[in-house]
Amino acid sequence: MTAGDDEESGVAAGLIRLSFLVQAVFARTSERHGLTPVQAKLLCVLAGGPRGMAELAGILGVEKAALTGLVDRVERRGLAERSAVPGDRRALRVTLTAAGRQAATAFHHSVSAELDGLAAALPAAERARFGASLSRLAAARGAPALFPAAGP
Amino acid sequence: MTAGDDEESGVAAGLIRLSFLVQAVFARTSERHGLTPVQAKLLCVLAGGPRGMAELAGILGVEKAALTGLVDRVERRGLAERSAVPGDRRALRVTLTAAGRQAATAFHHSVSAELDGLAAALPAAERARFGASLSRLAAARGAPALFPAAGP
DNA sequence: TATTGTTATACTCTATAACTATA
DNA sequence: TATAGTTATAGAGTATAACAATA
Repeated sequence: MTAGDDEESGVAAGLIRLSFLVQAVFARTSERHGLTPVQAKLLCVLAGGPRGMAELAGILGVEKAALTGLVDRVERRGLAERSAVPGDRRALRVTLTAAGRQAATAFHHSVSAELDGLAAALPAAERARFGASLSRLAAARGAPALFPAAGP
Repeated sequence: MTAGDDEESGVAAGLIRLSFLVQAVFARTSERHGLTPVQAKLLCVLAGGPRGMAELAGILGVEKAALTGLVDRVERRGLAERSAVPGDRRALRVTLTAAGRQAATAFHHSVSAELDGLAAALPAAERARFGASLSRLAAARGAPALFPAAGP
């Protein structure tokens, strides 16, 4: 950051610029798949297996009341379903339908391809180091993967 | 990506994880400053100088009709103002008020500090390389800086 | 005709508070 | 009492379409 710079050049500024870029790619890809960004995120989380409402709210970082509406809308579109949890009559479990699984997988492939295309602007060696730093930073804050592997 | 991985580990997955992390920091910081994330972004853009409505819509990536409401709300809160453009009676120019300038600066300092704290999880040498890669990627797509320096 | 900006309308997303049912 | 989830309400953000005024 030498005197005379007329644009920010620190790591913080880079994080913000890249983050908005990635979010724009995510939003555009969601839209191409007929989903809102939050719906896409929800489907990807559910691809890792069924979840309770409160659990989902925690993962997505929204209040449980907001989650009610989110699940209503994906359910109305046939992408997910609420079902009872044996042993606790208060609780519900949200599961992807076959269409929801397909939508989640298709979206995930698309967004990954778009972002790999973005990263292709870096030479291979630099890209590898960059990816390692990304993982290290995300792990340091416990950021969850978007598309967790389904349980065994 | 060896067989047996049960979590994504490519660059695309890292970009998504980090991006959501940064957006969460951005949102939390906005809220602490009494702003929505879009309002914070708008104020930071305006810190670079006055802008027309259509120009702002382009920078923020929203339709001009949506921008009307965004500017209404920051104007109602005394953070920005619409004024006439001499020579074109259709056009308006949006300018930060003194309070808006102060809010933009304070927010920018806070969010930069938060993100520098995030990046502090990397050793200095790796952080420098990482920052360089961030800038290169953002520049490759023409991503604008959040907080552009005011014109000379 | 094209451009600048607003209005009208509808929908998604979100939070807070109050509620029901079950544990 | 505490937990799981919903309903009610309000507001922000967004898009599309139709409009007014000016260029």
